[in-house]
Amino acid sequence: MDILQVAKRANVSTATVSRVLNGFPGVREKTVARVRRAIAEMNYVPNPNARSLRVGRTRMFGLIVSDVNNPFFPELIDAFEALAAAEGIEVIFTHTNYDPRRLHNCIRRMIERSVDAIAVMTSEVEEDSLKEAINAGIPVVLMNQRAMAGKYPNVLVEYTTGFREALEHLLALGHRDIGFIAGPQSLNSARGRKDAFTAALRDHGLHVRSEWIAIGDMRVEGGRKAMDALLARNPRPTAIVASNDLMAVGALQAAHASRVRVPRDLSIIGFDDVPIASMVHPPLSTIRHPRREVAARAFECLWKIVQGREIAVDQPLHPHLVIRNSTAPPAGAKRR
Amino acid sequence: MDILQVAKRANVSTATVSRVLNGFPGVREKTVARVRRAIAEMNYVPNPNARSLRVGRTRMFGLIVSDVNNPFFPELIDAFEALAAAEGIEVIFTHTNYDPRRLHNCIRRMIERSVDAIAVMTSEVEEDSLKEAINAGIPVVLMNQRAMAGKYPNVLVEYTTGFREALEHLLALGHRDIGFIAGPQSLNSARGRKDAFTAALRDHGLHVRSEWIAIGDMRVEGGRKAMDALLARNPRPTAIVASNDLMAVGALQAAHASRVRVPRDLSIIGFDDVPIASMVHPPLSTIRHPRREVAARAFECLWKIVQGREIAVDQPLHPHLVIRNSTAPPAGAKRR
DNA sequence: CTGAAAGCGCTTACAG
DNA sequence: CTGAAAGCGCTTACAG
Repeated sequence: MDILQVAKRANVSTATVSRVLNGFPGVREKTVARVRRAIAEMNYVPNPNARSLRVGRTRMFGLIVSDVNNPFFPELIDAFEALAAAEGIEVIFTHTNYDPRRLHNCIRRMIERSVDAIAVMTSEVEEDSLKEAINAGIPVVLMNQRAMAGKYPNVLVEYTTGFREALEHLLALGHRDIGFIAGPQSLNSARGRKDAFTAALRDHGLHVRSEWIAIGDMRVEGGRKAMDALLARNPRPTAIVASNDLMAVGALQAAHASRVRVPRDLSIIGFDDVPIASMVHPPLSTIRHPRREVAARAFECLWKIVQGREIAVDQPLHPHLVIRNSTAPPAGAKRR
Repeated sequence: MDILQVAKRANVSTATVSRVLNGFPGVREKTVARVRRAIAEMNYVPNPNARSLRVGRTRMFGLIVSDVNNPFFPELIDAFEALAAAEGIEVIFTHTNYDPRRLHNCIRRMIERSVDAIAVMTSEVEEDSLKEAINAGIPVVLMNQRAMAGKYPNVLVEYTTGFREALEHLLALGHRDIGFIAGPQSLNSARGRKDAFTAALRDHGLHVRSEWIAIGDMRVEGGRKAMDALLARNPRPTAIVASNDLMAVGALQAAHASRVRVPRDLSIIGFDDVPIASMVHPPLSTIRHPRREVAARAFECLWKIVQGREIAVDQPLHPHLVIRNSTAPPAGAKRR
């Protein structure tokens, strides 16, 4: 009964100490001062378990991502965590390692810890796992799961905007022959990116040549192989857009290995703008995924729900092109 | 009183349910089965707050790192978290962003959450903050804080081994003129790396030329500038060792920019082996920091302390050279 | 403005 | 092998 000790020392009841602790109004200023002094003198820290047990809330949020080792996520985690800390919320986080079965397990762990809310920021989401959270009364927010946009709060990212900007940049440079490195089409997010790219292409009246689309595993290795395949085509595209930066880096390596100079012989554009994008040579032009904003939206959404406030339907976020040095006019072409 | 519901349904007391839940021996098998069924039927999940309040332990560990965005850390976090999960421990983690004052704040938060133990895996540690944890009765483990090696459990990493291997590799290639890109000497860890390098150099009877040592900020930008400074020297070193990979990447960029070919004109070796090290062109030879092992040692140490078991004084861990493509014999030299 | 007291959901000696 | 009951440290109607 540690609050009791404080109460004794300050000559008040535990109720009053509690009121001071929680900043409730209507405590005499002198009393507040006395209690504060006692707290300070005793170096008292309230027991969060006792509080949570009473109040039924833990002030902990869960954050589930696909993979900590993927450079896409640290910034998102960082942003989410900072926002949470500012509200006195602790976040426990886990990752699925891209395995849907592990999502189940992650959510289970969150429920067992009785977090107040969960942000599921994975690229793939299996609905059954979410239901478990909902059944346990824990609100959930997702990242860009269009299939479940109506049923669960969802932070949407409009990939098309980014691809359109990339395309317009390439067109302005004079490119017409544009290839694409897609991710595994079994993955929602990879499919979404490919669809957005082909949509943007079609909007500009360009033909989608299936032999200029290669598929990689979303990692550097896959980008390398996909690029090798693309370089073997005849005719070849003069520019390549990859569905993520890791594959763009792989593409760059494959180009190097084949003595194809980037951007002189071939332009490359990535997606995400992870830190490595600017560290390779040449620094990659890429489409910046607004992941800090995604984290912010996700947190705010949960925070509102937890507080019982209305949640507005947000406008989607837009990725934007960042131009660096991996793009140039096609060899021997003039700018239009 | 949720355990009560289970108890009623199973026709036992809450004590028995609790025993089953915690796998205590000495419950009749039939009773166990009955209780388990009731638990399953009711989809019952114990309240961790109530348990923690009673038992005085939360089964949560704190993990404090310098910076999530630094590619050095995700692997460490991942490894620590996996080990913890295997023991049913949840980890809450925060980062100091290299600011010692934030360490104080991080530890404070951990205390408020009453974690059972804290791993402080930052490059810099300020002892006052640690004392607060100790006073709160929370065990702590550090990463490579030689200054406090006697006072706090500490996972040591013997940098010298790594530098010695790097040096021997360069010597074998025929290099004699070896430069170094150090980090800010106000930082413990940077100082440690520089000392280890010069020690290794001296062990091989090589002279440490101060004009071949440049200082960077441990980030890409700093590596670039340091390399520019080194390239301006006359004579120039034929090989450069950097105190971390980010600076090695910067050095690589500066070399590119100055049309110095790596490894033909200049060899570069990094430190840490973060993912980007193998993604740049040419892939960096680097000294691999055993951070998964560090995480494992740290977790095991805390786990033992928490269980009241003896902690042995561990042998230090050793980083080892990973040879890739950024090293070659010096221009015009023969292998010895 | 303040206090007495119930109760959140568990675990754990203690008793049988 | 099992149960009755105390108590972990808070918060919060309720009463004054």
